[in-house]
Amino acid sequence: MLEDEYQLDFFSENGFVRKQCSKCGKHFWTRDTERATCGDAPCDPYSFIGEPVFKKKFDLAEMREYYLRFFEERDHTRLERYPVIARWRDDIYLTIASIADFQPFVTSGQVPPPANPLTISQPCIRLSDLDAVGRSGRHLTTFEMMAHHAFNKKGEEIYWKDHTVGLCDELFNSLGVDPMAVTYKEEPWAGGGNAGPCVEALIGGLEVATLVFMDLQQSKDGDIVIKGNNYRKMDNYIVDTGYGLERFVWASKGSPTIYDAVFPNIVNELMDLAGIEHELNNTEYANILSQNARLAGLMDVSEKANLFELRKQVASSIGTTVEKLSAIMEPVETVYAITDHTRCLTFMLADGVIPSNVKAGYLARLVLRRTLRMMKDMGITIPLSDIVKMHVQNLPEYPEFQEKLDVIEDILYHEERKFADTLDRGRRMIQKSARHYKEAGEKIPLTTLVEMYDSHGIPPEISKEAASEVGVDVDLPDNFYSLVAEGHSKAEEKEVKVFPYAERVSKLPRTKKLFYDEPTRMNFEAVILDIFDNHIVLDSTLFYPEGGGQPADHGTLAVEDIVLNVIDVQASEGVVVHIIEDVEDGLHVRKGDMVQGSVNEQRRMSHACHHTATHIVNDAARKVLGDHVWQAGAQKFVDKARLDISHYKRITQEELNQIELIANRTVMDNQRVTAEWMDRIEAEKKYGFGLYQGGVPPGKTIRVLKVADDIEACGGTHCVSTGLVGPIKILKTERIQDGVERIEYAAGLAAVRATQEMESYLNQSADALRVRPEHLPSTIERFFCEWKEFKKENQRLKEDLAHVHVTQMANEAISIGDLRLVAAVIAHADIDELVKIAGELTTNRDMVVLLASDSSGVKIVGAAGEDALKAGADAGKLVRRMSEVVGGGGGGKPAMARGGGVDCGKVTEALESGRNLLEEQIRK
RNA sequence: GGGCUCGUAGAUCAGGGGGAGAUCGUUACGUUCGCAACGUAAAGGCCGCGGGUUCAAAUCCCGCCGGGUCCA
Repeated sequence: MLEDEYQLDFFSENGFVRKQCSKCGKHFWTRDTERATCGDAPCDPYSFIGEPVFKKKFDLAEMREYYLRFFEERDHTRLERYPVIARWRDDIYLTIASIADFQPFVTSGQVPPPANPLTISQPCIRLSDLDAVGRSGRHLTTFEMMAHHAFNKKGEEIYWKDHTVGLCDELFNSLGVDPMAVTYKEEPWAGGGNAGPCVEALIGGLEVATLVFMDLQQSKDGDIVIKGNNYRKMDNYIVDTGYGLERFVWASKGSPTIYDAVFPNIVNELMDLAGIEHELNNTEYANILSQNARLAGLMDVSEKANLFELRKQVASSIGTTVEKLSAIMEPVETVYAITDHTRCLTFMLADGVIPSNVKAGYLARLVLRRTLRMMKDMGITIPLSDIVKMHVQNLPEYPEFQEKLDVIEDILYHEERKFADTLDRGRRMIQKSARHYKEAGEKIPLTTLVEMYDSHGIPPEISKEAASEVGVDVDLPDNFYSLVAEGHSKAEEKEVKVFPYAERVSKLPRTKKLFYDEPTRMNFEAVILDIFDNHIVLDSTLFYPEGGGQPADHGTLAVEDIVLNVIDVQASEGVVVHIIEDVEDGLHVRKGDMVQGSVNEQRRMSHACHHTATHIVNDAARKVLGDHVWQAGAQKFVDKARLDISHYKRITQEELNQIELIANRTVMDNQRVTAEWMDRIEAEKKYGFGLYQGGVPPGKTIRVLKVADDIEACGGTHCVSTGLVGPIKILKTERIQDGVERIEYAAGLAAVRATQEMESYLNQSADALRVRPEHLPSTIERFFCEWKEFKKENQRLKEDLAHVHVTQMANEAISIGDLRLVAAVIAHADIDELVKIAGELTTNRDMVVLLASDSSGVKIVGAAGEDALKAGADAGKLVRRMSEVVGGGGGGKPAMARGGGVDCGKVTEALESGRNLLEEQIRK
């Protein structure tokens, strides 16, 4: 069945034959009738290294331009690249392919493509092969996927398989590729819920392009099975191609590794800094690298066993030992990886990823810390930002990088310091632990290493290093990271909140939303379309359903004299459902009834104020803190609202004041707030992805809201002009995650109330101290200092008092056996005083002291001198007995114990029983 | 989103229901022509904040605030 998919006219008309690979058994198309293998690794090794396959050498900029122009000349529209952080999607963090730019709405057919057909060179980031980067000679974390896409619909076909393969082949020809060297390998493709036939274009053992014909979508009852999943044909079918820009450049140069082809100058500079002689002119050296890349092309080197196997093969092919080879290769591979990782960071940071401990920010930090570790290993001591600067200069095609350089440097500076702090802390922790195990004569257990990494971020290698400094050995297993992963097993699936009546509601017509056209009207008439379980659906409504961080409107629905309270409003696929407060004997309204709706105006206006204020504060924050600020969430309430923004350090009080001032100035400018329904793609083109700060709304058209300088896709209700927001008062900031700051504020009357509340705190505090509010800071400062002094003085006095008591009480001691007992009640003394007195008295070795006081309950202290202890006295037991008498408990050490109870009347009795017990104790 | 950790003197940390400690740093004195080193002593603590349990909480429980970190 699938085989037919590949029987293209293009192949038959151009002398291609279909063959089966003698090694992997897969089918491929070639002009070379002699050919036996498919051309892909591992069936064919790289042959292009040292023998470029294009007639000319290209660098990145030249190759990208050549490709895009080639397709422009063949009726494709050139598109600007999208960011590497997928702002328009909520299912992935990073852009992983050019087609990701058009998912989900264009690929699903809901939204027309920005151009058709189109061509683009899309920077992508994939971190899945992190371990292979540098080692394999071909892996990169960041690459540009050059692509041409055609979005076809039934009856509206742009082009399909023949033309796609034809264009690809023509491109190769234009570059001077030997037609006999090109193979197209059949390799069905599936991913992200879609699938389809696909051919891989291979030259010289290198896969340079993948041509996917996406025409299937996953479906339970589909009749086509691929890799165990069922698929069915889609109405729209898409040409999804991917040409690796970096691989093209590599193929054009035939250099030993892709790294030497893509960013040779940075590789060379870092090699110098690491003290490595990276002389590709040296044939012996170049041969080692080439041989390594050739053989690495045949395997997955991210696994340690495979890497060792690779070393063995390369070593034997050039006649050396694995050890000698490793000594040469490891530093070189590390420098390659540093070069790659720093380019990845350049794209991430320039496109606005803020390093953090969650989400996309975590990925940035992962790469960043990996890079810092490798730099340390290589003895590269320049700041990370210097390397990133090299990349920015190396990529003049991206002028936006240059603009962001200041912020990038600042972020990197902060991150570098943070990591240094973490490592310092970790080193101390490990060494402490190591000393502990050294004393016990044991090795540091694996669980400790796992905890160090998992809870404190200390890489095991660093733990090992720090431990060996103390002289303790550590066993580091190969599967360390999978052991860590085990500890995290089975994260609980969170339940997705689904609207319970979605099915029933989906059969109803979409509700007409009156609140957009008439944001100030609060009363309306409508017809009931459906009623179920206290849920009412109308043909039109003024009630705003919960969404976009704005809570639902409340209010009433009335049919004649029946008035129903609306306590919640939800929307499901455009249908607004009003949820009614329980009424004892049923709702008494029917389908078809005409209702009078009335929205609670105060609630709505508070929400509107806070919603508009959110846009204003967001804009002010960006103006004060920088363009990297991005909304990460927001919620509005009646009395306040909050906004979460990405920012890489804490917001200072001055910055906060500045934000508040700018926000209020925007209010006073009193500009009109406008909303416009726009075509999604058109809006993206005009305003960029900043539109999606508040979330990505579905659908072909989106509501573009302009509040002063802030432009976002927003479905909320707003004030008609900024002036109506009223005052905006920032209440507090909070750091909810590393890299995400939460700003809480109130707007309108709520802001006035919040200010009044703050004022009342001030006034109450001032009243309590009998000063004017403006004197509070100095007065409180004085009070605090005095309080500390009094506390110290109090301490001293108690000690003095204890002295006085001591001399007096020592004289009053009674003899019990060889010991002396002091048993006394000291009125008004607190427990500390008793302890001091008892402590001092027992410097007399033969003394036993039992003291009690009756200030706020009974306090008891017992103590025994050294000789008394030897004689059998145990203050702990004495105090416990005495405390039981007064209805409490107590205990402590034989030398010193405390206790107490509630029954003040029995203090003397308690002392008596203490004395009796002591007599028993020393008799033994 | 899920998990793990930590907040004690200026710094680094120990203690982990019943007398708040160590090291470094600071200050003073001694030694020295002076410095370093050394010796002696002192100052320096809302034991993050708020509740709860208890006769008793730095210590146990709950909440909050502030850090750190791993994973998706």
